[in-house]
Amino acid sequence: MGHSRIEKSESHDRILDVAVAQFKTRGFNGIGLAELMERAGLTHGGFYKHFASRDALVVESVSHAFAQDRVIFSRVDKVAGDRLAAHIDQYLSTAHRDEMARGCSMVALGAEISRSGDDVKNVYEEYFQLRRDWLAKELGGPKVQAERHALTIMSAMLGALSIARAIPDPAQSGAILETARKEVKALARQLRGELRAE
Amino acid sequence: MGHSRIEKSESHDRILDVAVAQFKTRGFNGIGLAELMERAGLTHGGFYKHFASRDALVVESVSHAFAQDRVIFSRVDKVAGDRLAAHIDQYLSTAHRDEMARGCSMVALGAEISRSGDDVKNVYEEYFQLRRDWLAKELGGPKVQAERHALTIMSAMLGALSIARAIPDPAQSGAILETARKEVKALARQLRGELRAE
DNA sequence: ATTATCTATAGATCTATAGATAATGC
DNA sequence: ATTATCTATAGATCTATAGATAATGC
Repeated sequence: MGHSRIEKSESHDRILDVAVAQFKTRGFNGIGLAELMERAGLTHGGFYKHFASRDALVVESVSHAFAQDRVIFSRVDKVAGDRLAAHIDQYLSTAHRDEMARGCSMVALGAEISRSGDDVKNVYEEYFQLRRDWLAKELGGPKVQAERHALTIMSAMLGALSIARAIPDPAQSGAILETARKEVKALARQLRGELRAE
Repeated sequence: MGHSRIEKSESHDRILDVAVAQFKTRGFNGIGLAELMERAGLTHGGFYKHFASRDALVVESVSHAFAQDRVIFSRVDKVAGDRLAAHIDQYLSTAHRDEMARGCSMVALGAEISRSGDDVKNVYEEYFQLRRDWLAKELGGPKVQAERHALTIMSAMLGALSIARAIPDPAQSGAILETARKEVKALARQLRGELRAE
C-alpha cells in the first residue's frame, strides 16, 4: 500500500496514462472505473480520492492526451532536412495507423470531443492551432495564406488516417496511406512554391 | 399494440432509424436499449424479437447508416453545373457540421468503425469506394491518377469537417469551414486541370 | 493525526430472458 | 395457432460512497 504524497502523484499520473490509452482505443464509454483502476495497479475504491467524478477524469484525460501529443509532435523539430515531409511520412505511416493509443489524439478522440463540452473542446482547439501554426511556418510565405494552406494539409492528413483505420484489409489500407503520403507531400511542395512566389 | 407483419417491419425500420441517429450523435455505447426502444415508440422487452443481440443491432445500424448516406449523396448527381463544387460546398457547410445525426457516417462513425470487426469495416469500405470513384469520375482523366487525387480531396473534406465539429466557437468553426471550402475547391480545380492535361 | 489505498456495498442502469396479452392470419 | 408487443425481472456491470487499514508526516 503506497501512502506518500509522491506515490499518490505517481498513482494519479498512472491512472491518467491508462485512461488516455483506453479512451483513445475504446472510446470514453469503452471502459469502466474498476478495470481502469486495476490496469493502473489500484482498486476502484480509491478513484474518488483522485478525481471528483468520472466526468472530471475524462476532462483531465483529454488535457493529458494532448500534452502527450505535444511531446511526440515536438520531436519533428529535431529532424534534419525537410521537416514537413518527415512529419507527413510519420503521420501517414502504418505504424501510426496501428498504434491508436499513442497516436494523434485529434483523430482518436475527435468524434468524442465533438460531443463534449467547451472545456474539452478548448483543449482540442489549442492543440489544433499549435499544429496548424507549425505547418504554416514550415510552408513559409505570408501568414494568412500559409495558415489557410496549412489547414488543407492538416485536414487531408487527419482524413486519410481516419479512413485508413476503418479499412479492413491492412494491405489496402496501407496502399491508401502510401497514396496519401505521396499526394500530401506533393501538395505541400506545390503550396510552398505558391507561397514563396508571393 | 401493433401485431401485423407489416407493422413489425415498420417497427424494425423505426428502431434502425433511431439507432442510426443516436449512434451517430452519441456513439455506439451512448444509449441503452430501453431509451432506444422508447424513442422508437416501443418497450424494451420486444427488442430481441427484432435483433439477436445489441451487437447485431450495431452491425445492422452501420449498414442502415451508409444506405441513408447513399440516398443523400445520390442527390448531388441531379445538380446542374459544377457537381463537384456543389458537393464540396454542401459537405463543408455549417448545416452539415450541425446535423451529425443526418450527416456523413464516415465522419460520425469513423472512430467507432475503426474499433469494430471486419463485417462493419467492409460496409465502410464499400461506401468509401463509391465516394472515391464518384470524385475520380468528376475529376476526369486517367483512372488511376484520378482515384489518387480523389482520395486527397476526400481526406481533406472528412478531416476539415471533423476539425470543425470539435472547435468550440461556432464562428471560428465556420471560418475553418469557409477556408476549407475555398481551398478544397481550388485544389479540385487544379487537380482536374492536371488530369485533363495528361 | 493525517491520508493513500483497500474492502464492501448501495443504488442505478444495462443486456437479456420469461411469461402474459392482444392482435393477426391460416 | 401464431406472433408482435408488453410487463416483470434476473444477473451483470457501472458510478459513487462508507468505513477499515496501514502507511506517512508532523
